[in-house]
Amino acid sequence: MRYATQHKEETRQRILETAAAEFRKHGVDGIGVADLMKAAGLTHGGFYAHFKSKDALFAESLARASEQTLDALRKAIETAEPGHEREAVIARYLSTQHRDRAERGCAIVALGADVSRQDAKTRRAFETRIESMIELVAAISEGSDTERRRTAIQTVATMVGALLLARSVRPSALSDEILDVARQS
Amino acid sequence: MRYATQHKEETRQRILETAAAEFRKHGVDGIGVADLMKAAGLTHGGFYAHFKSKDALFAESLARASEQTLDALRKAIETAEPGHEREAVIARYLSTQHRDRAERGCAIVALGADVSRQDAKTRRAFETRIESMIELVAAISEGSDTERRRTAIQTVATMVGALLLARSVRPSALSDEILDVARQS
DNA sequence: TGTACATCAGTGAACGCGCGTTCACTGATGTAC
DNA sequence: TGTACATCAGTGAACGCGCGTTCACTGATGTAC
Repeated sequence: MRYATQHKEETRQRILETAAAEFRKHGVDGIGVADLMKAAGLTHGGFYAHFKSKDALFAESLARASEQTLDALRKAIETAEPGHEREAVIARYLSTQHRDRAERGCAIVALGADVSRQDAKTRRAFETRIESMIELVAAISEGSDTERRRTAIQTVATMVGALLLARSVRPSALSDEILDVARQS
Repeated sequence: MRYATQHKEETRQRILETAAAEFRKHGVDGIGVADLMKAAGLTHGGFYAHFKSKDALFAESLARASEQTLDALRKAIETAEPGHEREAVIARYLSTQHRDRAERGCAIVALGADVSRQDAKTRRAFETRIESMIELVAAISEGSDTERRRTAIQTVATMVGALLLARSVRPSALSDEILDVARQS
C-alpha cells in the first residue's frame, strides 16, 4: 500500500499517542510492542519501521506524555478566572477524574518511578519538563522570584505526592480525603 | 538436606527480605523469580515451596517494605530531640541517602504506581499502611485533632512527591533543590 | 487517457530468549531400632 | 552407641508462553511512458 507523503508520519504519531497513554496506564514493562501496535490499529511487524526499539519508543512517549501534562496545565491557567489560576490548576490536578484516568494524566505520577530506573539521557530529558512545570506554577504564584519558585516546587511536590497516594489506595474514603486535604493547601 | 524446624521459615523470610528490596529497586515487572531467588542465594526451583506465585510474593513484599518504611519513621521519631520530631522525620525522608537508595526506602515512592495497577485486595492492604503513616505523622504535628490530620496528610504528600521528583531527575542541581525546598515546609 | 511498473507502509511467520511455573530428583540430617 | 531409613528443603532440567526483534512478502497507489 503506497500512501501519500505524510501518511507514514501520521502513523508514527498515532503509535506515539497510543504509547503515551498505554505506558501511563500499564507502566514501561506492563505492556509489550505487539499490544501497543494493536491498540494503535496495526500489527507488531511494522513497529521497527517507525522506532529503533521499545526503549526508544518509551523515551519518546515519555516526552509526549510530559508535553501533554504541561499543555493541560497551560490550558487550566488560560481558562481560569484571572487571579484564581493557582486554585484552578490545583483543583484540576487533584480531581477524581485525574486520579481515575492515569492514561491521560500526569506523567510524573504514572511513570516517575519508571523514569528513575531509566538511563541518564532519558532522565535528563525528563528533567527539562519538570523544570518547565515548576516554572509554569511559579508564574502563577505570589511573592518575589525566589519565593515563587519555592512555592512552586512545594506545590508541585504536594500535588504529585497526593495524586500518587490517592491513586494507590483508590477507591476509598482515604483516597478522597487525601485529594480534599491537598486541594486546600 | 533436612534442616531444623525453623530453617524453612528463615529461608522464607530471607526471600521476602530480598524481594522487598529488589522490587523497590526494579519495579514489579523489572525483576523475575529466578533473579530474586539468586539474590537470596538460592535457585529458582525452590520458590514455589515458599510462595504460591510471584504475585503473592509481591503482595507480601509490599507489606514488608511498607512495614520497614513505618519502622524507619518510628525510629526517626524515637531518636529525635523532644519537640523536634517533625523536623527529624522530614530531614531523614528528604535526605540524599533516601533518594539514592530506593531499595531500602519508602515503598510508596518506589512502588506506588505499581500498587495502583494491582488488584483491589493488594491496594486495600497498602491503604492500612498509608493510614498508619499518616497517623504517625499526625502524632508529631501541632493543633487540634483535625488540624493534625490535615497537616499530616499534606506533609506526607509533599515528602512523597518531592522524593519521587528528586529521584526521577537525579542526579542534578534541580534534584537537590527539590529536596532542599521541600525540607523547609 | 490507459497501462505497466516501481515503491514502500504494513503484514504475519519466525527467531532466540527469558519469563513464571512444574516436577523428578538429591542428599544432609533427625529419628527409630 | 551405631546403623538404616525416612524426611523434605533445595536443585536444576524442562514446560509452554509471550517477549522484543527480524525479515520475506503483499498489494494499493503514485509515476513514467
